[in-house]
Amino acid sequence: MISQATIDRLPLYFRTLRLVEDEKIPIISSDELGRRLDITPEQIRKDLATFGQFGRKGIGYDVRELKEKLANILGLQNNWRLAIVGVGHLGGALANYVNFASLGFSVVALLDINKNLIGTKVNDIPVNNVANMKSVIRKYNVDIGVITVPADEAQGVADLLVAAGIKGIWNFAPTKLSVPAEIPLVNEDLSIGLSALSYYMSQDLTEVY
Amino acid sequence: MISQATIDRLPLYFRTLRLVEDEKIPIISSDELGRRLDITPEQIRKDLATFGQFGRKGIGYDVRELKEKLANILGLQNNWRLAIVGVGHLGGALANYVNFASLGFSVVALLDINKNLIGTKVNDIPVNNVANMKSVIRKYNVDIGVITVPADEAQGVADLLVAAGIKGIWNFAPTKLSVPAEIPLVNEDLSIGLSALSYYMSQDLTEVY
DNA sequence: TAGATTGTTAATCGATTAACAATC
DNA sequence: TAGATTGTTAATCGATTAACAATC
Repeated sequence: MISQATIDRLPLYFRTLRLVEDEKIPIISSDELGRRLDITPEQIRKDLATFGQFGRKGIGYDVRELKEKLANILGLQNNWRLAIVGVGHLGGALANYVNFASLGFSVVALLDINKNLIGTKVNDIPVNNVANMKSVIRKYNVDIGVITVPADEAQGVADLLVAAGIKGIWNFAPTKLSVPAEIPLVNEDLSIGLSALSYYMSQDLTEVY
Repeated sequence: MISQATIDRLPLYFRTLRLVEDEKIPIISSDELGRRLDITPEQIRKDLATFGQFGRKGIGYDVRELKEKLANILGLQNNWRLAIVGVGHLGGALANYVNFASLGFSVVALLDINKNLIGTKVNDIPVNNVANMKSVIRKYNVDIGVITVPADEAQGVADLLVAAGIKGIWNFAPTKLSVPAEIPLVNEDLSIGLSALSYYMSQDLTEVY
């Protein structure tokens, strides 16, 4: 079983390798990679060793090769297709988010319950009726459902997505979702980070007292 | 030293207690709280014990009281004031995000380098020139700087925020920022979660082969 | 060869889980 | 009293760090 912490560091390695490749640097050591990311070289070697032997002793890692290996481990070559459910401010922002495309994700469909939005387009992507979930997911070949509806509607949307045969769920609603164990679910709860920041800021003040 | 994992669970407890309070339930056990959040009751009791004795043996926790205690531990009573730097799709979405207000955060200023945006308003919040960072931070009494600019501009913005006397940084740019150790920094890297989801989805497929 | 660097094993550290006395 | 539930100590588990042989 590979730890969540390790999985979460792989995208950081991947991103940095891309930048290093742009700099025309062909080989990188765990030391240099660690320096760029504030991660210890031992940690990096350990993480990578989980998936195989990608480096050469005494030399380092081939930048392009390691980058490709990581893309494959992360499944980025799948070119996953996303549908965003809930075209509010956040959903709309995600529909326009360019960073996804560079990782091989594309937003192919939007869904909402608002009659005024259905039929319109956001960033050239059509807004469909949530009531047609199943046919929309099938028609656009959607792999990942992105939930950006209010918390109290999120479980209902998750149920619809699962019933429609979605392969994974990316949830931005601040609520615990119940989905079958075989459907990967990642929660993106913005209030956690902001609250944690508030905590640390308060601690600093406390030290002053 | 209190673990990051513990800090990150406190907002979940807080949020659930709010919902429970709305249900007019006066007392809750670690067991019931855990059931609602998919967290073991032992974990919850351990987390809370870090900060004091909030429950009553044989009874449970007073919902309202524990909620207030958590708000105080998290520093939510500070009513932190946010400035968003980078009024693109994500920055604009955050400027409109209602969930923050209910946690006591308010977005009081926006900053951008785009001449066409400077002087306009988003959700009634004026867009200022990044060049005037220091005076804007002072004028609006900003505590937290939110970075929603492209990755290659993020460090520059962070430097400006620090120089302007910001108390904390919430960074959405996918890059490692260097800031003084005394300035709390929380990274909100959306590509990590999405890449992790991709990884888990790929694993599931692998099992089928 | 000497220096650099990986991959891996062992040691340490920290977080979670289990157990249970205290007590309502 | 019996049952429920906390707070805390001990046990376990897992992740990180240190050390170093292998080797380029």
